[in-house]
Amino acid sequence: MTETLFPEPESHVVSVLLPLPLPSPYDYLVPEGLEVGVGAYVEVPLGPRVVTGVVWGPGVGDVDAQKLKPVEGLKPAPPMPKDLMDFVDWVADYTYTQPGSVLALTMRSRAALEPPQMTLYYRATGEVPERMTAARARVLEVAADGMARSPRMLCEEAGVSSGVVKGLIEAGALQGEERPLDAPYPPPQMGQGPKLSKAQQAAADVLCERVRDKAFSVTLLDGVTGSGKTEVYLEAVEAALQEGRQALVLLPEIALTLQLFERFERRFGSRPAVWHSGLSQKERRRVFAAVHRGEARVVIGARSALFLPMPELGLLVIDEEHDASFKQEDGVVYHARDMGAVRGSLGSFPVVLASATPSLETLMNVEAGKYDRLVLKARHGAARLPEIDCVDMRQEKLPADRFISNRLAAALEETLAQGEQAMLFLNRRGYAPLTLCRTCGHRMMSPDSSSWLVEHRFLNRLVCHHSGFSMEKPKFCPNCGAEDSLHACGPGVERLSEEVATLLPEARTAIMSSDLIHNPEDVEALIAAMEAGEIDLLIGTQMMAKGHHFPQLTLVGVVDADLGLKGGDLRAAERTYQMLHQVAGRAGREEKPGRVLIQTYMPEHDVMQALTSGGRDAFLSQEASAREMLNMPPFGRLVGLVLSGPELGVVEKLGRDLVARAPRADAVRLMGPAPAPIALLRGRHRVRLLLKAPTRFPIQSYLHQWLDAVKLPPQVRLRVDVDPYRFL
DNA sequence: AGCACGCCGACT
DNA sequence: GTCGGCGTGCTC
Repeated sequence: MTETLFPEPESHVVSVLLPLPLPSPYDYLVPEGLEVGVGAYVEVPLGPRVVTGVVWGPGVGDVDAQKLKPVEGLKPAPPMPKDLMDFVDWVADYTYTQPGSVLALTMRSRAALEPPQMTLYYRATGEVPERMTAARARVLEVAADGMARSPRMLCEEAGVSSGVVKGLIEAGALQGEERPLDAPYPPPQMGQGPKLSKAQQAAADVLCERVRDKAFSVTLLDGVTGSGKTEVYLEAVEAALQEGRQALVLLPEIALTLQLFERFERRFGSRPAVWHSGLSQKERRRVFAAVHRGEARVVIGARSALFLPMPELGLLVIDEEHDASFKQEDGVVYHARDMGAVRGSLGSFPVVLASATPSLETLMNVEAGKYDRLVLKARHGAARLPEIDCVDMRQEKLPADRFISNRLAAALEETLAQGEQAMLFLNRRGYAPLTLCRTCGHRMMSPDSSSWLVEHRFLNRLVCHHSGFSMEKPKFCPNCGAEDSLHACGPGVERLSEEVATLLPEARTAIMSSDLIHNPEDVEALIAAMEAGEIDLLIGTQMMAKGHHFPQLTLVGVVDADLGLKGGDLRAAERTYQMLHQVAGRAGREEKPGRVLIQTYMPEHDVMQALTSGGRDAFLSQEASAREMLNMPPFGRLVGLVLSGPELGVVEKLGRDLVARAPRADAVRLMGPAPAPIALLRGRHRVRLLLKAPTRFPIQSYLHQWLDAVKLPPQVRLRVDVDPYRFL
């Protein structure tokens, strides 16, 4: 044939991106007869194994044609959506990561690319088996309703062993039919949303309009806690569904609770597809495949859901957009809120950011006219915002082992006496953050990280919160040998619970913190106990701050409001405000008014002032001008670089070498090398560099120029964090 | 990311 | 003398 006489090389070679940290896609030959379009999931040989990748485009031809191996097969799955491919490239470029590593984020279930697994379900054929027994009769009785059941269901419902069912199948009394193993996602039901307030309706109307426009936009839904933001964005979700498109709702991991799923179920008649890192392989396959095939129309997920292949995505909602947990800190370092906006832009659909305490970044984008803003001012129904007051701890002069002021104690007593519930917030797990020898002053430190060991009395151990190291609390000081001299300093939630037991011996208390609550069921049990009034006082960490709605809760006590302000982090004040505001919002969610007492040694601090006077916008504009003066984000850009390795000297030298070879650019300032705030982590010494550049500076090409040729010695790693959020 | 290849300690 | 430790380097 003429084709073999005049081959067109490009048409026979494709470039395939593999979900591995390789520097670029690889070229492969396409065997005759195989149809592989851009986006196709294909199996290709790589060294001694076979890997599934995605056809990224025509062959690049940058490698010897002799070296090319043929594509081995095409996966029976829909192609990767084009906008997701563009997104992978964009994220890889922006975050200075190999595209393959980003691709891996979109391929979190291998099995989902296979045809759906089938299983046999059985119905009664009506045929009566020759040999009839009591057990067989029971099975046929169960099957008499004509519904198809799995063998296991038949066994369980009839109360017989599997042998009985097997016998009936062989006897022809039960007929099998193939069904997909994974339960389907039923189509959502429409029109069951609650009646919205006028303000909610107005906001919802705008969002629905944007959804119908099918164009990119970012809208901030700025509403106080309890103003019903969720109902507003669910209207937009419904609009997307009505337009035949899919919707994705991102939440901080911790906010993915049964409460939300039930709310969703009430409204749409079925559970949404849920995506987060803790799913089992089976759950992952089910969600991934259903989403990819367009069966699941709505996904609620944590940040990693942003990379799901949703072929008809028409709306992205990011709830609690200010939340720091949208920033992925290891592996591919990205911010799901910022990348979410990009995904919307590449896919031409609206993005909704919801928060009661929007981030400065987002508010600046509103001010610049890049984002729109919809405001919900009032709490829904009868609920009013709680009254917030500071307790000046300088005046209280508490003894060293007491952490609850007299004023807060009195308020707790009063609240409980009225049959209402209270909450004590302290963002510190365990019993005490520091263990100190009273004889020699020795501090119990982690052996592999530069951090204190935190005492956990329930575990009876000293624990490093950074590396997970733990040890029994020693009887003798490891430094001076003094007996029973180790003393717990400072409070954790466990210690607070002890103090409450002496202050309010009658109170029924519970602790909510991530080391005592491991799964959604535990959270559920705790919430149920709160709702049933079996708990008077809930003591907890920030895990407690999110989303939960307790009608009888009228008092919130913040034990140490200053905790997050130490350490000079760029966003310390902003984050503390956001967190305390959120905790405060737990109080007085229904008719009964709520109040909040904030214990602080700096009641005059901007954060405390903003909380007590409700002056959020004034506080944020102060924050903004402070950052503007320093050219800090969002008025400038940062890139954090952390070098780590087992030997301090090597890492330090490398830090200096990196600075020395940094390309010169007037606009760029390079700071460091300096020890990272956690200078030793899991046995690795860490040195930090910080790059500061103007907003419009092409930081990615600078990074390529600087770092592409850098060859790191063995054991040393370099982590590049474009737009860092925490400085650890 | 795997997986092989490669160069140094305790075993049949 | 081999089995195997994981350091290093490659995969179109």
